[in-house]
Amino acid sequence: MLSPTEGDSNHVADRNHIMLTQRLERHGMMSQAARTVLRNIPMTLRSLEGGSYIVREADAPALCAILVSGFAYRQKVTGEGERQILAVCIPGEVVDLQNLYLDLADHSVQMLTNGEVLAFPREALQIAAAKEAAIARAIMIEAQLDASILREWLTNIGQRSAKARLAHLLCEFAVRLSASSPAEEEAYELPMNQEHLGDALGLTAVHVNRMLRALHDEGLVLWTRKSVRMTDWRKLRVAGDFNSRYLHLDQIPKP
Amino acid sequence: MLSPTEGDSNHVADRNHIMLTQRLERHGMMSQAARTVLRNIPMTLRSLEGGSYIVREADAPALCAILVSGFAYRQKVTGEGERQILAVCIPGEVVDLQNLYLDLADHSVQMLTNGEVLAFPREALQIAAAKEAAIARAIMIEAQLDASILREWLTNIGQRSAKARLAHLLCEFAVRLSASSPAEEEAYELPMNQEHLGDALGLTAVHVNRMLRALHDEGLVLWTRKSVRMTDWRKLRVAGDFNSRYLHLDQIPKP
DNA sequence: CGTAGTGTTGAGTAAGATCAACTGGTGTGG
DNA sequence: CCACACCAGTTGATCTTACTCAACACTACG
Repeated sequence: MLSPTEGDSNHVADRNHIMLTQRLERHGMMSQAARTVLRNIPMTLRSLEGGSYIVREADAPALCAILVSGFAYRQKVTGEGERQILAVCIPGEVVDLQNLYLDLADHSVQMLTNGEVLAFPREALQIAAAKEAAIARAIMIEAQLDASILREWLTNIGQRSAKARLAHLLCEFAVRLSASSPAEEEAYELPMNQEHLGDALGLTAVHVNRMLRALHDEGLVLWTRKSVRMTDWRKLRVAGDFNSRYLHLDQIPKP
Repeated sequence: MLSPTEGDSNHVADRNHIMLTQRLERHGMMSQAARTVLRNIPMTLRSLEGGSYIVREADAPALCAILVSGFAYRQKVTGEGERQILAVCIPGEVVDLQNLYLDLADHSVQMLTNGEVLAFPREALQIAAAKEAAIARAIMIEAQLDASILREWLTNIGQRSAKARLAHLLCEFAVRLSASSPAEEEAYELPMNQEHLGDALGLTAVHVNRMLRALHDEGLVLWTRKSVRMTDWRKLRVAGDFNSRYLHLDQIPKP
């Protein structure tokens, strides 16, 4: 479904491959051989609408994808029908490494907004990793960075108060977004509604609303529709007990 | 500290390497070349007391380790001093893959009981992975299985009631322990006190106690000191909304 | 036999959930 | 252009879950 725009001209195909190569080269230059291997992975650019699925829980995932534009999120649903948001993916991230070697997806990935995704066969990346150690290495680092964020989320939900959780999440997004797109650390677009925030934080949307108000009343943030402005970054960091170590920023070259 | 027992005789060293090889071969046979690479990793068997650290948060990890005997757990501490237990490691598991490529540990690993650990330089495993694709592949699968459990824990803490969380955790241990040691699915030793359980579940020890009592009163479990007996496995699974898919058991050969 | 670590229980409290009503934008069709 | 519906956000009142504090019991261990 959803207007797959084939990237079949050589020119466009190259731009696609450059995206993949650059992403994986964040953690060390690739040899020419490795680049060639990456360049031979068949890729397709797809436009997806907000809400559409990239991976479905319990499916056997056949594709991997890089998020070119727009936002996505991983999620899991309990038997009671409650949704837990596990991660929010920002443009540039490989959306699916989690399932690269697992035969059944244990969670879903869904678009948060309209956006584009660069899809390629999971098997092709597996083969590439087997052929070139530098590729395998880059994949492992990417996966470990992701797992580190997951650990922090677990700690956030398990141990911090509702207000601190929310502040922490807002800090994380600020840092991750400013690391991916140049500067403007004190304001950003966040296409999540309060329902989403609640499901990410283990809170109800109503309570998210109240905590947002509390942060606002203390002069820490301004919240307008889907954008966030941090009016006091330092206090917000304290309120959220935020320390960016878990993002391992010093291991990622600045864009 | 803590009486490092050098495994320097050839005989013992071989037994150590067999352990590593077998673990990594769970996900596909290794070539003779790969086995040789693994065999050349220098390893040391260490006895550790309960409570001693294997990795410390914010340290640069230099060693990796396989847990030979005893239990360990990963943990993270917030600025407020609250501890979140992120995972419990059972014998046979590689305890440290999470930090294999990250330069600063974002969490600690601590022994839960007395036990033995097979330690080797992190760099040696990195080099082995670079040399032999099958090793890299096995490491990635191990890491992804771990991440899958982490996702389930996040969902558990974020979305389920205290009683369900506890039941879920007890189910998980039952399955993981029975998968690692032959059978006896309805009872197992669990060397965690109620404080540990609380920190793993985002609950207080007092509340864990009450929920344990509730499960007991409903005839689902018997709890004696540090062992657990499931008196009604089916009901416990329902109470904990437990589905073992996230453990990806069909991808792991039976022991 | 005393002390320390766990587990157990009760009473009171607080954080967050639930339910329900209402607001204000943003379409969308008549 | 207005009427209507719809969705996200907002607010209040009430309820429930889980926390806090405190006392006491039971082993285990020196």
